[in-house]
Amino acid sequence: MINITLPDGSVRQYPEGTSSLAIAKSISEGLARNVLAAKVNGQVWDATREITSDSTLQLLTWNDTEGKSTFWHSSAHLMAEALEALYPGIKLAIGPPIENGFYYDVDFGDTPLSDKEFEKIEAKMLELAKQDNAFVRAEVSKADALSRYEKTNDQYKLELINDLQDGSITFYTQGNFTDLCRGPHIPSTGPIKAIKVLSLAGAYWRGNEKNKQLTRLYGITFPKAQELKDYLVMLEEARKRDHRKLGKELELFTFSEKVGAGLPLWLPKGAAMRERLINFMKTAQEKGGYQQVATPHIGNKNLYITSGHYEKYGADSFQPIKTPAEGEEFFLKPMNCPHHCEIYKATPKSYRDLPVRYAEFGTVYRYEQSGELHGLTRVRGFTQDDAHLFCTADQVKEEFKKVIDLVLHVFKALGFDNYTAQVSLRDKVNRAKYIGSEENWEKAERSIIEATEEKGMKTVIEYGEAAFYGPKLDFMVKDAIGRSWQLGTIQVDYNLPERFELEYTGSDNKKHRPVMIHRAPFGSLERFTAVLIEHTGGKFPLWLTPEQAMILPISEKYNDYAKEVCDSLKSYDIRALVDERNEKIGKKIRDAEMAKIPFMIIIGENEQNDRKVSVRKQGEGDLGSFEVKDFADLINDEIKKIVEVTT
RNA sequence: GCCGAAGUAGCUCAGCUGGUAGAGCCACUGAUUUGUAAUCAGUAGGUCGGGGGUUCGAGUCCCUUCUUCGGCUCCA
Repeated sequence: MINITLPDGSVRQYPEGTSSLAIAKSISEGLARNVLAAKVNGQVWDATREITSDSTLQLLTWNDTEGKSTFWHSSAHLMAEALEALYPGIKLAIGPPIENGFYYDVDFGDTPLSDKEFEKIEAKMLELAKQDNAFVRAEVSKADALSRYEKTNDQYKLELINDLQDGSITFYTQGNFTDLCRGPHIPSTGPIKAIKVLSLAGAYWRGNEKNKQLTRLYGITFPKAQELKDYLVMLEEARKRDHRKLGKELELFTFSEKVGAGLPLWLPKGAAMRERLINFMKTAQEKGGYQQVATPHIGNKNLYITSGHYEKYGADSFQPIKTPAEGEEFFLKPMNCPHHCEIYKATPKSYRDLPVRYAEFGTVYRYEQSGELHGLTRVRGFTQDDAHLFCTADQVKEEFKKVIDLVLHVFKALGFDNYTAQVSLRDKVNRAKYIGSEENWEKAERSIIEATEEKGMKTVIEYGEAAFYGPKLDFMVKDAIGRSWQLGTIQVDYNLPERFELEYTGSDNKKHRPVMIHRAPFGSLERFTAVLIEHTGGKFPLWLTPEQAMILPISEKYNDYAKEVCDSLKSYDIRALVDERNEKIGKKIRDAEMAKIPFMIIIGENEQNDRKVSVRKQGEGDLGSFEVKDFADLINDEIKKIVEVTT
């Protein structure tokens, strides 16, 4: 008998060789039906694999991330089976699960696959899934594995096997299809009930552009048809929210071929919003003890030689500008930190001055490969809400807590309420590549973890994800339709203080090196705006949105009163416009609704006579009649609510 | 940067096998003076991304270049 410890701590006894699936069955039939895989002693296994010694066991279902990825991995095999059946002679490469679904890289030889054939593939997959074939694991010797694929001349599989160690090679078979695979897989194909082949793309074998380009076929599957439907609705919703589309429709920003790729142009409405974001952040930073600084857009090459960036990125940056007479070289600044280090050095610092916090909305330029540019999220010129904190090692924790507060302040004001902290620490084993003393790293890593704990944040720790110059904290934010975005980085840096020989005088009257912390709650105004557009679908928070109210006169007869109302609203700090066009009220409402303006004010004979306004809320409808002042209060109270909650 | 696809009016798009561009929306003008998601009529707007070539003739075929999109790789 073996002892099986379940997640709740209870221990059950089973005969040696019992499978996780059998254990699930002994708990409940319903559970067994839903089991996709099992975590045995921390490792994800086939639910059908026999357990031969005392173990901890966690049964994985569709609700577990690992359950999902096992399901999708098995779906990739199902797709490969369908593809082999439909297109004999194709060569399979690899087919892993991804965040949403899975893909398989396939060499289709000389006959390219067209997306018109997706339906055929889906139908075949569905047909094979219904056979409910079991996934059967088999351990195979290296020689046998090679000979199997030599027969069919499967160059990709052969290459994979050659890199594997004998004794660790496994195959999985379902129905008539066998694939080289580490596993694990779900018990059988039956639970794969809803299937969608999503897209087609080229991808190099092993990601190397010198290798042959394969066809990468993306797909997604679900245990229930409704879940696939919901997912497709979400994709459609994502398309509607695409910030490139909305940015154009709402006249927030644009790009110009003449100005250059990846160089965003902010249109008046977008620029006004950007300005509001800046002022919001400046106000918060002022309260947080930051000092505003300002630095030029270029820096001498020597600055970047000192910082080390020249060596690392010089060749892949915009190339330097030269002075005509002296031949001095200047780089467009790709980051603000070196400039800020020089500001720190401009005046002597004592421990009494620390922490010092320099903030700047610094516009930086980075050469991105042409293929990397994407809307406002990946550009060549952007403005960071940057700041650098210089403090003692003992102050790191307190500073992190303050920055966390600032970031959460931003999230609340902009309606991001689903987030987690991701702490990136050193690799547990290989520590040679990190700069800075063991003692400082230890202290900083502990400080970050404690800071997130004390702020009560949901935290994920990633080992080996730290930069060579320090640990960091990122915020992972879920938007309104469930997609994750990384926002707001806080990064400790031991490298630049060293390179710039930054110092402060301690209470011992000796020189010490400060710790530097980089932080940008928005990241960049460009990227943040993009995320905000996709999160809100263009319906921005009231305090931020370009126009808060559109005044709609029923006919031109009431334009004068409408303008009077508009002026009156302006005196209450409300952003309003009058739609003076000679159009019917239905048309004006429709246009204002589509422009996502939060409030519409209808002005006709009744309103003019009563000196009132009729208010309609975007997406909701008529709110009834208001005094102008009451309407202004309605808006300003809602804005104040946000401000009060967050300060 | 690499692979693939696309680029036609401010926007969304049509234009078959080569015979010198078309719709809707937007804008403008006029009529209408309107009560909670599209009033009617008219007008304007394009060297078909740029450059080169083939041809009697190119939006359409070829070459080249730029930009965008989907991926790959990359992201201080």
